[in-house]
Amino acid sequence: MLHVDLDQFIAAVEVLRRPELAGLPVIVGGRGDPTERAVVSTASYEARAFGVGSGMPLRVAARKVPDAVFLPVDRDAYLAASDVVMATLRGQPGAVVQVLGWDEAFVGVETGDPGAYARNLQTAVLEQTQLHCSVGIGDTLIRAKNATDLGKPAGVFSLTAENWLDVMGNRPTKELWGVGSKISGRLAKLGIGTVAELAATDPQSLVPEFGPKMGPWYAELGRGDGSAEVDDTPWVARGHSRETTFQQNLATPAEVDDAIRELAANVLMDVAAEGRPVIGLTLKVRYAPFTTKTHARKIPETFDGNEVLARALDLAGAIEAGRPIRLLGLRAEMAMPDDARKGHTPTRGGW
DNA sequence: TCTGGGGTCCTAGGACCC
DNA sequence: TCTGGGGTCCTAGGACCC
Repeated sequence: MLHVDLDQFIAAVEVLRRPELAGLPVIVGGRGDPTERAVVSTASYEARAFGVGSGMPLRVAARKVPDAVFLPVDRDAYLAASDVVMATLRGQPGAVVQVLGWDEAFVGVETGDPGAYARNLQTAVLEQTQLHCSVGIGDTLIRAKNATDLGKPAGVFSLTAENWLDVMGNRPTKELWGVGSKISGRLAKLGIGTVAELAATDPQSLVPEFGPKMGPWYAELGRGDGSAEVDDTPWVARGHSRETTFQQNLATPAEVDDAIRELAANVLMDVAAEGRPVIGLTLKVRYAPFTTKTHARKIPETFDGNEVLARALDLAGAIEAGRPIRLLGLRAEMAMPDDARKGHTPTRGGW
């Protein structure tokens, strides 16, 4: 199968409607004001050359590239571009498309020449959207996903059982999808630093450290093994959440109360659009300077809007008194329909 | 340097039940 | 004084991804 990833997607969409920005360092994040508390969503390749990357505070990015063009996040514009991209992928002959995000998808297809298919697909996306993408070819989802990075920008790369260890074996485990800095650090303590070392590890030996599911799963990641099935069952959201980072920390209970009312109203709008009952609420609090706590409460029955608000305000009772708050988040978990896809997620392992 | 906002899933521990 | 074994549910927190 194939994995498709748009190159510098958000920055590319912005440059498309502002052609004069082509070739300039463009940084998209927050409200586009580099003096505010916010982070980089995407930086153009020109900005990345200065060391700017996703997740970096805008203030830091501005220090690295004082001349950069800073733009606000415009979700609707990216969603519209994404819709055209995905429709183009679905229009390819024999394609089964599993969407992973705005700018990513697996494409399952039976073809004798995946390389040619990949290039045709790139041409079609470019014609329809004026956007460039990279394509990974693989005999498992994991291998296809990893291959895409090796094809960037605008290229095609193939990873199969044949060349997996040759190409990936000497790389650090952190390059694997689903292994971040924490997990790679814990693996390193077990003497596992590279993909090849992880691939050679007995899956059961990782159970004491990582648990019955994640332990064997990491070993499988190291080998590049796993499912090869692209699943285009429509995704059903488990829940919806809203969070707000305050430019000035919240200090009083009244300020907290107001913030929760606003979050609850926004979450309820998202939930109402789905028409499924709320079965759980979680309040997330980030205190200043930087500790996160979640105060969760399962709701055993179905609630309407007013009751959800009342429960959310109840949760505020768990907030530690006297500590300034820099972020509040409210998440509503929804009942799932019986026919919803299980065991698949757009952003986590599980196959 | 100082850390968004939207998601998902896993694990540990305690409560509770038989 | 010494206190099973198995199961489920809930809360809290952690980790990761785009």
